[in-house]
Amino acid sequence: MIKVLVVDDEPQILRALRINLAAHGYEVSTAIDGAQALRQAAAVLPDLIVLDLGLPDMDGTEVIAGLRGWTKAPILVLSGRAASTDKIAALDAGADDYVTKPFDIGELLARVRAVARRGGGEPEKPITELGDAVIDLAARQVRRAGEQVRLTPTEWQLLEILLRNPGKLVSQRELLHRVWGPSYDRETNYLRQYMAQLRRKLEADPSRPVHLLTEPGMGYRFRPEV
Amino acid sequence: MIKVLVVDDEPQILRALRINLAAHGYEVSTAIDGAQALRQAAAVLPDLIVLDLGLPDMDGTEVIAGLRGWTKAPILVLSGRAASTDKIAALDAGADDYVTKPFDIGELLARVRAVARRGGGEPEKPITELGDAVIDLAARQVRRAGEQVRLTPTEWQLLEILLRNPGKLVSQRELLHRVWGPSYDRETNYLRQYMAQLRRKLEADPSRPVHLLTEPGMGYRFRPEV
DNA sequence: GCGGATCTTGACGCGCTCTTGACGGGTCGG
DNA sequence: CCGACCCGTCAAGAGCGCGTCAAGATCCGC
Repeated sequence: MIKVLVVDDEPQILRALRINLAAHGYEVSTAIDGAQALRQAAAVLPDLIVLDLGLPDMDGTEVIAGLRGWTKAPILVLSGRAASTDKIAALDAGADDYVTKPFDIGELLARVRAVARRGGGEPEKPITELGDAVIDLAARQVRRAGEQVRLTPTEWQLLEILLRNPGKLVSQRELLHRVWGPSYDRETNYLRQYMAQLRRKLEADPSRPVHLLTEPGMGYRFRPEV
Repeated sequence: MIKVLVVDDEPQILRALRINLAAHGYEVSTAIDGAQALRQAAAVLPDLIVLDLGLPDMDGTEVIAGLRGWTKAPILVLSGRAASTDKIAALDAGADDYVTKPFDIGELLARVRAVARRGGGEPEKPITELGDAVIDLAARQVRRAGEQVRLTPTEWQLLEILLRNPGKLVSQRELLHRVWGPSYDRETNYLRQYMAQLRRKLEADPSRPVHLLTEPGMGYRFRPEV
């Protein structure tokens, strides 16, 4: 199922697009301003983005630049402005197509198919954000404030289990079994050791963790961004 | 140099496009009808095609279909017909963009850049830069400071796997399997041997590698230029 | 058959990771 | 109010993984 993020501040257009895209087999999520669009994109990792340029909070090219910073998903721009300079600016900022309102819904869907056809081949990166740290599990890479953060193999194993169960509590037993082996049951000092290390490397304030939480007597939990 | 094939039966439009594209660094070839377009495309193998739909000898979608039979090069359609049904037909036939005449030349160039950006990455640019070394994977050739650098077959295999996964960590198991075979799991001394050799031949300071990095206990990583 | 290049194999030292133990503070129940 | 429990933190020894050097084995063109 192809995931599409639709960004528009006009409710009726948003609704029309959602219905039409969903009717053609797309999985649709929506946002009504630029800030929400960027958050939503990071959360759902869409395969394609339909973006209205006339948003209340941000300039359209800024939103495009913000998306292009980390994703190559095709961006199809909607806009009421038909001037060539606007189109050129948006396309050179990284948009893949530009459609002026009012638009024909059938044509828009055809253009969506066209850009999806081309961009679809690329698998999307499963990237997790943890505060100001960006974690790429597939590439085994952590960036924080531009700097590269190095994790040891044991730290990766522990972190991966927690990140693959977002919001869910993982018991100490399960963590010990999956990282150290089935014969480890009560070595909770290992967990304390490595959780502290992870928090030191990833949390803004290691002594007051926001994302790597302890559930006393039970286990640990990764809490994603709210 | 990006090769563009322009197809239009109106001489003045053809001329205007040729001049403007050439001025922006494209290598331009032209055709004035559908049959010639297909012959020309097969001859010059363009990276991008600008195609007028109103050709005298063939229907526009037939030309698109004829091209799509063997090439994935982006096709940007020009047309005097603004009806949605025409656009939908062309896009679904395999076109990547659709611009109605009369068009703004600046906008057209921006759309050319947009589709070229996306299509250009796919046909592979087989050349990778690694510090002062230039690596051509297709030609199996490395130049460094003008000098030719020789790599052994095993070195090539190892280097190619890393270069085809830029930024991504490749585990020692995967490297061993793909270079030496599935029965090799723990012969990490092979990897140490050949990685050292590659660094000696490619890195500016082999003892302090910048691009061919070790992730202790996990594997190796090729880091492209920052 | 000979010589050079390439691939395999072994060994050693050093730095980093993992392991292990101990201490103190916080919380909860008795 | 006190003790048990759990967690965070620190410290230090053990062990492993990596880079490096060296030498024997194997393949190839001439």
